[in-house]
Amino acid sequence: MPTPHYGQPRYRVIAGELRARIDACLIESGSLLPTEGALMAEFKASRGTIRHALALLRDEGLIETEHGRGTIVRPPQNLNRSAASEMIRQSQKTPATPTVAKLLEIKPGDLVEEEEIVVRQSGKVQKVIQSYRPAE
Amino acid sequence: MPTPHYGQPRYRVIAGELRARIDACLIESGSLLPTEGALMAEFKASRGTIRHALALLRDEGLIETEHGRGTIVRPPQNLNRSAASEMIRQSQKTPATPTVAKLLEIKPGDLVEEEEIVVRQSGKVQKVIQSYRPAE
DNA sequence: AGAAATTTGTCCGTATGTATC
DNA sequence: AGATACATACGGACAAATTTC
Repeated sequence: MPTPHYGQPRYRVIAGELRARIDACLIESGSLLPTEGALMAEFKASRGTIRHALALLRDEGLIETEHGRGTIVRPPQNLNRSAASEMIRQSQKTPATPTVAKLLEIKPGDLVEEEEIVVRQSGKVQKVIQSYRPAE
Repeated sequence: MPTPHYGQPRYRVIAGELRARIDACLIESGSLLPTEGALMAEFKASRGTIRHALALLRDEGLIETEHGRGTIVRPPQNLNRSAASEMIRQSQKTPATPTVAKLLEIKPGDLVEEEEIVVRQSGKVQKVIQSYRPAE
């Protein structure tokens, strides 16, 4: 079988599925997640892919892994699970709007470096952030 | 050869070496890092190990990778050392631009809550940040 | 414009090391 | 000591984005 990764890569899909289970409290916090071997069997994925998925959740602070013991679901901790929201960032050069140009003390239409961040939470766009700096 | 990882694992050693080069400005910021292939040859490590090392630096915000292009050294972050930066913030309701409307899945012109932050440093405007949320 | 080469991204299988039970 | 589970490392294959010719 080839390796077509249409849409989302598998490790992200798997992470999403596990995240959903944790959010839905199908896995009690503090208890152990299925072992990597079990997840390999369930998702029919290689160990590397499973570990990649777990790494995402670990970076989000959702889980914690202990060598030789297993992976546990971290207690909710803080309500502002900032990392649990997904941010998509992109930057590009774009002409300055009049408002931005005035603030940056340049001419409208001059190129500026724009950074755009889209914040999603449970699939829904919560916020759009656009920042502008003078281009080099 | 077996896979003994005495002391530090190799991916961390490699990351350390690259970090040192970046800190010492042996690699100009903005320029491309050696390709993964080149690093494999230099450190005689597999691609996975090299990528593991790069992932560490990426998480530290030291480097940035672009699909098909390569990995660049990020310009030194804002050391938020200079307390001399001043931020002026204001918020208001304003009609959504087409771009923002599309992202928020509303109609262009619909009112959104805008927050604007102007960052000044030694009197000069460095950055303009505009963020948009759906209005209540 | 289009084809080829380059470079990073994803995925798999296997083997071995190390920590915990 | 043995079994279990995570950690590190290798190698190969194909996909996708970018650059080069």
